[in-house]
Amino acid sequence: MTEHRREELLERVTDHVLAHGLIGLSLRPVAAAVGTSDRMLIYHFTSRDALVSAVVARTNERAMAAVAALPSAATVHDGVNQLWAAYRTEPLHSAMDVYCQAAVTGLIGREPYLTDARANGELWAGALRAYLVRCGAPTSRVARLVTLVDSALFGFHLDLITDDPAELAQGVDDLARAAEALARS
Amino acid sequence: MTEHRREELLERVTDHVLAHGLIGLSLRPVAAAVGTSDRMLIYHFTSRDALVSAVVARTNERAMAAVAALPSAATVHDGVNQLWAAYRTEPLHSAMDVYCQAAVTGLIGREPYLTDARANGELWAGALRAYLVRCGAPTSRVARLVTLVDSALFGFHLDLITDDPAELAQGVDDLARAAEALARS
DNA sequence: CGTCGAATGTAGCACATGCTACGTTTCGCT
DNA sequence: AGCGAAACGTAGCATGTGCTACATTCGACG
Repeated sequence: MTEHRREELLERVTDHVLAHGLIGLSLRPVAAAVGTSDRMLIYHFTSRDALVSAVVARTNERAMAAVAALPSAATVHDGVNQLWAAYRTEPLHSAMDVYCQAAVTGLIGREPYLTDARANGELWAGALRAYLVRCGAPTSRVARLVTLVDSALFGFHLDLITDDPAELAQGVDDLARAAEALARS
Repeated sequence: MTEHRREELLERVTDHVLAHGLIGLSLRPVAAAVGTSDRMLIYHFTSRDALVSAVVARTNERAMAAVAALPSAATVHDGVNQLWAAYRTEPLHSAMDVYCQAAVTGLIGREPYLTDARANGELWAGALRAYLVRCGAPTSRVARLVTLVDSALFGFHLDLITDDPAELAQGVDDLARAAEALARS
């Protein structure tokens, strides 16, 4: 049972997806990029859909690890701004891209994206909750804080295509102040 | 120069895309659904990419018209909540889905989605600005309000897959309060 | 040394894709 | 009536897709 070859391939495919996108992923190009064949990807992952599920899950694991590695901020306000800074640098930036792609594809009811997005969303919310608690959010308010901050930063990430980063930073700080106020209410 | 046939097809294709998604759109199925052939779609729109650009633009026009038709709320707080209610009902709900798909696909650098998302994002921001002004937002704050509200509601829409609508409504109201506070600062 | 299974290579199938070549119908306008 | 252009049908090409059948190499273990 040497399935550490599968593990190795998964790492490389995940790297490639983080760099080149999840939407429209097809076996032959990605196989060539990671130094194997479509034949082997099917052999180790049984189907294309199972491959993307595995990649999305692995991406989520990496993202949660990055959040867990973030130092605790003194206030919720600082915590939100620091979180946004993390969103804008690797490895979280690309992970957010992939998560957005999975979420949107799930949004229109396509499997396995829908199920994956739901499952990973739960885990991700847990990671955010732990982080906000570390930043001093009271447990009575942390649920509302998570929905507000998670959703909003999600949207800010998407608006990186259109908007000026400086404007977005201002928007994030406005959000951070609202979160701070909510934490203290 | 009777190109009103193209117009008719565009309306029908847009309806179909709003119902079935933009990602992975392929000519033959959509052609069959709207009662024509792939041959004719290419004939009227010259290429698949030009078709999706036209569909995204048309969707955006419809969405902006829906926002323009919204009654003015008494406060920014009420305006944001009313806007979210509009996001959750047709025609805006499906339009947001399509816009999310275009934005995410543009996020990973794929054309023509990137250019389209940028162009439509500008127009959309203008529509939101007009709406918020109607709801009493001071012109000195309306730019910040637009980035905050647009991005955040964007993210809330995506989180509809995962989260409980009631929780999200709470989150939106938290956002609305923050927007109100920002408008009055 | 021989054996068994994991890992891989080669070929290919059935189907879907965007797009084109070529011919035909339809219809408004003079 | 007749002419030109818009609109459409049929057939097909080249390429890409997920996946499979079959044969082969390689290395650990008895």
